[in-house]
Amino acid sequence: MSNFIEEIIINDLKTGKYKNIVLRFPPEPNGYLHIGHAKAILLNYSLAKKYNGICNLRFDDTNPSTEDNEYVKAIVEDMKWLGWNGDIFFASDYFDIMLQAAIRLIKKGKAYVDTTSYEGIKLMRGDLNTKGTDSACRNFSVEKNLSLFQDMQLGKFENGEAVLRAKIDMSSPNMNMRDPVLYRVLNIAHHRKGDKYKVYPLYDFAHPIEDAIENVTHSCCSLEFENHRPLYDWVLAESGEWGSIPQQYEFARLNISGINLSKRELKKLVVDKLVSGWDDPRMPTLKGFRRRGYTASSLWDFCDKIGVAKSNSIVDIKMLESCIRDELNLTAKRVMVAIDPVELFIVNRSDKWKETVNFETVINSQVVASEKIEISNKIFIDRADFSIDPPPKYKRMQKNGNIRLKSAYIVHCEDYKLDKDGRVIQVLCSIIENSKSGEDISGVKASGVIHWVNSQSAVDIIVQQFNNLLDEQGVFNKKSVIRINAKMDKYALTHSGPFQFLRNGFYCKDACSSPKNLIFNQTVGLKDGYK
RNA sequence: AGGGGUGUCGCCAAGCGGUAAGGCAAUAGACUUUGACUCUAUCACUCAAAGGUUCAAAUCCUUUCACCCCUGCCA
Repeated sequence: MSNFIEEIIINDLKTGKYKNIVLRFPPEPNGYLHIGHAKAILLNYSLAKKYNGICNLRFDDTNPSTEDNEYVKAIVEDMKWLGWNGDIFFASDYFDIMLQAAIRLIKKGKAYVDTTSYEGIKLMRGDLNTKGTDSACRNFSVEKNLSLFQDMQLGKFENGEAVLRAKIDMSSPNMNMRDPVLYRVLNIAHHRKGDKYKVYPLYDFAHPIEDAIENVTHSCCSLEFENHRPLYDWVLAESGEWGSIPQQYEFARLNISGINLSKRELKKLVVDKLVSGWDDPRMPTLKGFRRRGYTASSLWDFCDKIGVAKSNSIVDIKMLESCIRDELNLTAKRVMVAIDPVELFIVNRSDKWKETVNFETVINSQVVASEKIEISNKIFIDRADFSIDPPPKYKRMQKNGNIRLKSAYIVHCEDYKLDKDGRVIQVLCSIIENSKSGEDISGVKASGVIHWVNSQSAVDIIVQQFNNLLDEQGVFNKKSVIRINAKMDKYALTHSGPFQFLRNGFYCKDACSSPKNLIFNQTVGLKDGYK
């Protein structure tokens, strides 16, 4: 699978434009990484690995008002979890170099200090159909600009009172070229630099310099920065002698149907405590996916399959689900769990009866595991596996039907009992003699197979199933998590997971699960061929 | 006529002038003591539309249409 960026790299290597490639993933530490970031990380990292290059993690920490060390820590953790390995850099460590570059620009007459108000600058920028007008400050002398910029750095201006602007073209059809702001005054402590700096560079000025300092060769970002590329190039061309000139390339960011990846929305959910945190299993953050049972390798697989291109697109969530299913199908420990359990009582066996059966896991006709479990006259089954009024083609239990209990006997359903609300509380069955799994000479044909849990060794657990966190309008979905009581055979507790709860889905133990309060998260359901 | 992008199967996505890869989904069937897995088959005479160039066009040219991005001292 190749993409247009890889083609560029192959070509640059072939023509000798670069001997070694240097890529980077440059998050701003103002939130947690989500699956959209995984696409960018995996793009950069896998290309670096494939072509013998390197991929840095660089924190683009140029705006202290939104950033925090908590995020730095979390991002590093997530990068490691994904399997990334490389050097970590901070844009804030380059602030002095950037300041020197800004001064070079001023000396060349390519930048000036503007003391016009925020509103004034906004007005003079014009709009899409109107050219901008020059600021009165545009023709300040180099000396005056130098002095003013010095004053900005010394803290002689309040926030918003002065900015350093590039002198480019106020009539450019590209709004980004209408004398963009390079530096603003921000009297805010930086999470790494404290109050050392009073001015902070803006993305458009900082980013190309960061890339150049790290000798980045291919600077990949998302589509909305296409209009910034001319400015990226301008900064590098005008601000000094950079050893290498990186090139910016843009690709479409990830969208997945049913998943909202807006950092703002996600943060709001956390702040409003509608979710348990950034790692809530419903969150599309990497920590959320991990807690939900997704593996890093399944995310790699997913990113590989969706490709990288320039067209805005929305990937079907089924694609992601298929990736994790494919992996878990091979790794998950099969367990029978009765979800929303109903008691099944065997009428033709005594209370003292118990027998051992061989529970086998078969994948693609291969027995991959075998386990001894016990059955008695009282077991639990899924409520959904019994129906008083079965729909057409129902292959589960109904009155007078014959159903195989997985790995055990075929049973005949004699009757059922309801409580006063009409809810099934007990299903009564009789074992069909000589129908035991593996030694069945009964000649009876079961219409289906269901799983079960022996009452004597059952432990209570809670399973959590998930739906979209937000609806199309971005409103919190109160049914985004459904908690259901279930019964699980305690032998399963000796395994750490991942699990496949037979005929239901893949599950993992939740981070908050404890021996007294066992909680399992549904990573993804099994495909359901029932029509 | 502001500028910059993108339009190939329901959803992603290859394709780079020589006659439409692949994945997901779907459908049909086989297998099955998981309605899972696995297997087999089907699924774009057509590439946003219309013209044109060519022996040959999704690929080149022209025009049109649709959608996305840009008027932060955010990134």
